[in-house]
Amino acid sequence: MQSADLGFLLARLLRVVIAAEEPILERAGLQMWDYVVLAALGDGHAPTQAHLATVTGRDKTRLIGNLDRLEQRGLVVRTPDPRDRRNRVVALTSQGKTLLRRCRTAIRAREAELFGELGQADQAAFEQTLVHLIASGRNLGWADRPEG
Amino acid sequence: MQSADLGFLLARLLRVVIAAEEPILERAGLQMWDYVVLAALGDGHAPTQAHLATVTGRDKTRLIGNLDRLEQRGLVVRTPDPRDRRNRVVALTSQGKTLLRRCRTAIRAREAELFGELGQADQAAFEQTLVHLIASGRNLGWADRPEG
DNA sequence: TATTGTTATACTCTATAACTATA
DNA sequence: TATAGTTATAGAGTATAACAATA
Repeated sequence: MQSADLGFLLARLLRVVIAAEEPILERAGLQMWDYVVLAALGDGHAPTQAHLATVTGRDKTRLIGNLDRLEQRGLVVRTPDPRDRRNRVVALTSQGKTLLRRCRTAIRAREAELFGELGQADQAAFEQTLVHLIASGRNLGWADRPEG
Repeated sequence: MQSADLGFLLARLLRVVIAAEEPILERAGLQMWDYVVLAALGDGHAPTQAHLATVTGRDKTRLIGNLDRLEQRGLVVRTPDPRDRRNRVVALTSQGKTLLRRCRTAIRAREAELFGELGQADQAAFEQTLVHLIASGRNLGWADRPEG
């Protein structure tokens, strides 16, 4: 696959990144999506599970299994919103925050390793382009539907 | 998910690209992996199916279904290698070449749309970085294992 | 005996729709 | 009636191992 199709390159690099990061998550006893959920909660709690599903790009029914597992380990808590008891607010516990920080640090180190000689400036530029393209896709109406 | 984790950004952009290209493939009656296989054969035929599996990043047993479908539509042919009749050489037919060219043109147009104002130079630089990072990952021994 | 391609099997994941509780 | 979260079920996809043909 030495073709320059963007999709091929992205898929292939993603496989590399997953292969690089999976051992870190496995040591932490986390599945890939567990970490995605944890990281999404890193910036602040989620007002509803539906919102969390949208933000992470995960299907709302499949999110439940991740939350069950994370809650059982004491990494997140689900509390009914007093103002609308149908909603459940999801938040990190301090344990969850600690584990997230540990994983994130290790993952960032791996990413830096991958960029290697390119250095931080190039890495920042690359990630900025990624963000730009994601936004561009949204503007063009190419939906970013939930996926497993 | 406004975190800057590389994996998140890649996964999200990949979903955008897939959403953008799926309609093109669907019109051509191709599944995603059918196109991957077709494209991999675009540069030249594959000496063995195992080789084709490695190049595309597809599991060798799951590749078979794609080849069956493509062969039945007359897009590829499998011929036993006379020098080692266990191997089957896979090659595009002229029909296959035509369909590949049509799809690829449409997909490249979509990609250009996505880059938009960034222009060809930035697109080329971005893709070059992708290629670089994939190579870097391989050098670091982060296997690019087959995946569905 | 080892290898290529293929098939068969059980297992996991995914999509859909029903269900519960709140509103 | 409508919505958030949950559960259940059927279908699709995946991993593993056995198999046939060839070396």
